[in-house]
Amino acid sequence: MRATVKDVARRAGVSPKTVSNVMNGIVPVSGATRVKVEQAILELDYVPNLSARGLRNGRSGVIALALPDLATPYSAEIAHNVVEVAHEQGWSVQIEETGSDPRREYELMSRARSNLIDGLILNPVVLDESAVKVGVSLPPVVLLGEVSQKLADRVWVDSVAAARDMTLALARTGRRRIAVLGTAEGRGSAAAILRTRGYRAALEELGIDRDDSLLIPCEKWTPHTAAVALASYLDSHPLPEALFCFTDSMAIGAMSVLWKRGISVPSDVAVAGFDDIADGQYAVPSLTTVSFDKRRVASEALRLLTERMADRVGEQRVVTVDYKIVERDSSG
Amino acid sequence: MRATVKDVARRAGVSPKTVSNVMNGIVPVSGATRVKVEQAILELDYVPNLSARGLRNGRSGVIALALPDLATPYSAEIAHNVVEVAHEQGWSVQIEETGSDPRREYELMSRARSNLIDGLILNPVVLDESAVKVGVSLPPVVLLGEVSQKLADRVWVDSVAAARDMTLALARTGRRRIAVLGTAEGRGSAAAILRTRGYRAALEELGIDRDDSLLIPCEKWTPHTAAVALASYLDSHPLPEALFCFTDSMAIGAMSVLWKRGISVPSDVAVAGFDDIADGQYAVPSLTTVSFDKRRVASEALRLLTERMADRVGEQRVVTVDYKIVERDSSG
DNA sequence: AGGAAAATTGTTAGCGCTCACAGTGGTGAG
DNA sequence: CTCACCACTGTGAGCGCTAACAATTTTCCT
Repeated sequence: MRATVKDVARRAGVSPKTVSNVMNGIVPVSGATRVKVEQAILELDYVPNLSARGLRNGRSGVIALALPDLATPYSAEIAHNVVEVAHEQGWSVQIEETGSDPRREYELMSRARSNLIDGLILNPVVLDESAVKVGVSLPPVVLLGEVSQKLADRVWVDSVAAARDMTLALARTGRRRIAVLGTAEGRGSAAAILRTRGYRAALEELGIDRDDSLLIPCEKWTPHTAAVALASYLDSHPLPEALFCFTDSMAIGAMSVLWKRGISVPSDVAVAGFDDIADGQYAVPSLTTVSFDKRRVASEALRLLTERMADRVGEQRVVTVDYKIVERDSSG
Repeated sequence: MRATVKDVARRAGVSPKTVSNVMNGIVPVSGATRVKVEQAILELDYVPNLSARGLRNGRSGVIALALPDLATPYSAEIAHNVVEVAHEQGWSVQIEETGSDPRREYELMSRARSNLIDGLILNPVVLDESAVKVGVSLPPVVLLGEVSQKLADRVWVDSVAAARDMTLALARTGRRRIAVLGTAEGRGSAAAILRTRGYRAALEELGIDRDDSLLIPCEKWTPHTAAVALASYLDSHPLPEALFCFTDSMAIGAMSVLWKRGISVPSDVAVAGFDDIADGQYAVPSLTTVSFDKRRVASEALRLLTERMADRVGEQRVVTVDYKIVERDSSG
């Protein structure tokens, strides 16, 4: 049987509260007492029961991180950074996967895994404000990424500006027929809409006529779906001069198809991605991309979340994380 | 303020215990009562307090998953599968990163994040039995991967056999000078040792003389370290005919270096990896690898863990997951 | 030295839940 | 009609911890 505060208290010859004081270090404890208690803790191999502490305090010290799919490199890098930053600050992280399912996103936001978590960092794919019941008091939530709504605090990269800059960068290498991979046929994700908007803005600036046959739809943003979408596109369309993929993962799938067809990157077609996942720089050829500091995303998200957990008041805040265009071999 | 069982009970005109019975569904409840209670739960937007339940039951419904580094594709895929399988069975998953730090591995095993978790799935890198204090009662633990010790239940792939088979497969394409990337100079990880052993066994079978200049050390198994290690190796050694990388991540780093140097894969050198991460099939060229079912690893690990959480007795068990050699373009 | 303030420790109670057990009412057998 | 027996529901207690408060000791000043 595990030792409890009582056992420790008895062994140290003090009251349970004093043991608690030693553990938490808020209330001052005299040196001699502290030593006695710490000794007893060691001897009994005492570990505090977090369920009890959570019940008493109303806080568990655990936050949840909800991502569409942990297996994708982007999500994995975000998760890595959030876990690391959270750990530094003494938080544990519970992982939830939404599978891009809006129902699951809402469920997590409104119920928030009952009381075992104190807050939620959510990377939504489709989150529609109207569907969140008004009057339901939300737990502390921070949203990650491009969300058009103003449901909660939010950390994001300016996708419109980034997509515009990337399109301009591709044009600067002399290419005019620039295709994008990752648009949606119906109403797509917020990210798809914003990145398409940035792309169009750039074309307009450049005085290039809009040509919707250069929009290659691809609903799910995986290498596989990107490969399939691009392959079928190429069967019925001429090769564009550049291909701006809305994520690095899609770019990797795309380059794989191009290579299989003997189309050379970047001499036949330039390729660019978005996210700067670690694998991008080891892709063949290394991938031009929109880069941003994921550690910063994580730490800002956690900052917003802890601040909101501390006191519920305050305006909804938005943190915009800087990005930069990183030109590698794929856009030569 | 959140509603509690008491509130629900009052509103439904029953006792708290009955509400509890409805929630848990073990003790039978009459249809009429059940309806009343469910109605009240809905109206009050009642969510049970898991801290309280955990305190009362001694179990929290949360398991921990500890991996070296979530950002690596291999860990990410494992995490994805564990989270998904666990979720199907009603478990939540708390993520811990060890950073391959043995101290952290021990700490997790012996203290197990106190009582907020009911069990631990740990993917250790270096875990040395001798360092675990005898007499400390371990929480339910399942180890993932190649671990030489018998500390706990374990799910793994037979690395020796797999490395042997891969070496034989590479030899079957007519190549004799087969190098391996990922050995350690000092005492390395269990996986490095076992894979090297399999490689040597194959060479012996083939009657190829042992040539230690074909062992390319690389302690950390990342694309970056692999790229650096291979680049420096190639500066002072002739190009081998085949390169067996101990993980897919390393293979991706290696192929990036080869491409930068104008060395063609597979015509100049065949490349193979281990793990079958998703990106491998979209690598350029697509990567030959040792494949195994990660979903199966996850579900077996969870099965062992839940069984052990249910009753502490029983022998230590080992589950071996099948693998197969998948030959893609990189070994031509 | 006397007394008040400050520092430290103890006491009581209850967070929300579910276990063991004790009822309650209804059914069928004797 | 009585009693054993089932199906269901209620009662009381306490899991381990710490907030609020009370009690005690120490410190420091005049």
